[in-house]
Amino acid sequence: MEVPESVEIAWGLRERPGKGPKRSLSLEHIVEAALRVGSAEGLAAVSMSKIAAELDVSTMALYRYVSSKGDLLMLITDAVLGPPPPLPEPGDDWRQGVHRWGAAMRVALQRHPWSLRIPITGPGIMPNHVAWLEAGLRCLRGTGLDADTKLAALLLVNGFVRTEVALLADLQDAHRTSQVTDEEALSGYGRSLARLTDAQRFPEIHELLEARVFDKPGGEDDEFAFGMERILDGLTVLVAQKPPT
Amino acid sequence: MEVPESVEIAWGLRERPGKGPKRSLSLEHIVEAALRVGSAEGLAAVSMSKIAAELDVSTMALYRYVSSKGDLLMLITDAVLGPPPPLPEPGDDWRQGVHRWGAAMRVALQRHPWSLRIPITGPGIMPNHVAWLEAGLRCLRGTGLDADTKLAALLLVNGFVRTEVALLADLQDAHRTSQVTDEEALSGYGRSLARLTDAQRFPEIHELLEARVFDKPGGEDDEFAFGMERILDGLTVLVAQKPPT
DNA sequence: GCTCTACTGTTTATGGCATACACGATATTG
DNA sequence: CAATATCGTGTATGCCATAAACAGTAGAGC
Repeated sequence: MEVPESVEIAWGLRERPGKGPKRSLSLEHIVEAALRVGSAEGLAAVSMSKIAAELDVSTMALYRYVSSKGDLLMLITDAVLGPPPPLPEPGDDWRQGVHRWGAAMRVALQRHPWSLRIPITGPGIMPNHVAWLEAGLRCLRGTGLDADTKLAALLLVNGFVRTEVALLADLQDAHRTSQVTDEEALSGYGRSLARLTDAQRFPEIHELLEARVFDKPGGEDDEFAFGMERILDGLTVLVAQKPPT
Repeated sequence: MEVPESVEIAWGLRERPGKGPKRSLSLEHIVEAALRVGSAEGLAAVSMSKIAAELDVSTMALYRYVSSKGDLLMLITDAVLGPPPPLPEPGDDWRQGVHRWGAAMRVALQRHPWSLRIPITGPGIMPNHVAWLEAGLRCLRGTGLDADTKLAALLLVNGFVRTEVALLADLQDAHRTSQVTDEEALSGYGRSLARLTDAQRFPEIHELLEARVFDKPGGEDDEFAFGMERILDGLTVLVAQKPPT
């Protein structure tokens, strides 16, 4: 029924009765410090103590601004996303708009891929999340889709983008932990697969290996474009059935 | 380059030189206990101590079977997935096959939705994961797609299924934590949105709210079917361009 | 001006966690 | 039978989130 404290703060619904001493920090500073820690050492290192140390402040000081670590993580996810760009752009039809929407979201998330490991705790209620939803819905204007369908379509694209960037985060982590390039990690995966599977029981996978699928570097952009086009094609089929408004 | 210990164990590549005392546990027992703990109290409660307590054994005993908690989590994800059904079924074309593949995966994951909060640490290398990949590739036989494209298509479907079930896990968690039904949680989200957004700055979202999108219960199956059909439609466009083999 | 009071950041304490290490018990191998 | 590798356990370390008690600060009301 009620909304978490950090949500109210983020929407600016909290009044500060400026009674006591001046505050030495701000939510923005705290979130920025958390982003620095996360970028440098990954989500596992994002602890209240590390963040406080980054700000030269005692651990418990943070709790004057945030009611729990979970609250802070919600603020982080919202900060990572940032505000959406103005969408759709003037000449865009719905497909171009949604494509731009997904691509922009991907760019935003890729600034802090580690943040995608933060477990989701419910539908997005933070300001930037809601703003992105609004922008996405705007792109779907005039498709003739009803409200439920629009929402489902955006959830589909959103889920795809997040999944795609999260995969990238894994490679980055492997890179950090084991001093290995993305390329090596990928071909290492191919070699492991080859070692563990025999051609009799896994003929299809063997074909994959023979096609050297895992030896090609940097297919992330291609893979993203592929998935996005498939989803947009699927939506196109649907939109074509509806009369445009 | 090398593969984690739990992976080798799971593939049965570890020999046991039965020298010391008899073992009182087994990997299967440990994973089962972990699944019980997770189902009862969520992923946060899946700690080495809780699992050990469930088995009436000291915490450190588990480390005779598993080299780290991360290893155990990998075993859990593989156990949750389980082996794939035989796919495609006799009369299936590729589209029916892939649909069945995704639906079966959803059923498997829904047995332990909390497990989807386990952070992925790389491409699936565990036996069941590989077996599902093999099954998925089998469904795509005769589509004329090349190896990279088949893999990308399955990743797309896999990501979608996981995202969709993970969303369900959030509702379940809210249900457990706040003694509230899924329905109430959803309509609570609608009310929060209504309170935080004004119709001027968020006209599209306001339309959503007026359509009572968040007051309808149990749309999970519909939403899953929707997303799956969109993806399959998108793949159909692609397959239609290729000559069938 | 002065006092009251809400708020500040800090220190200290608690309970949980993963896991390294050393130990005595055990069962197979020579 | 003796040697040894492996078993399960108890203890200890260091990290974590966070509750509680505390002294300093600055605005509100007189």
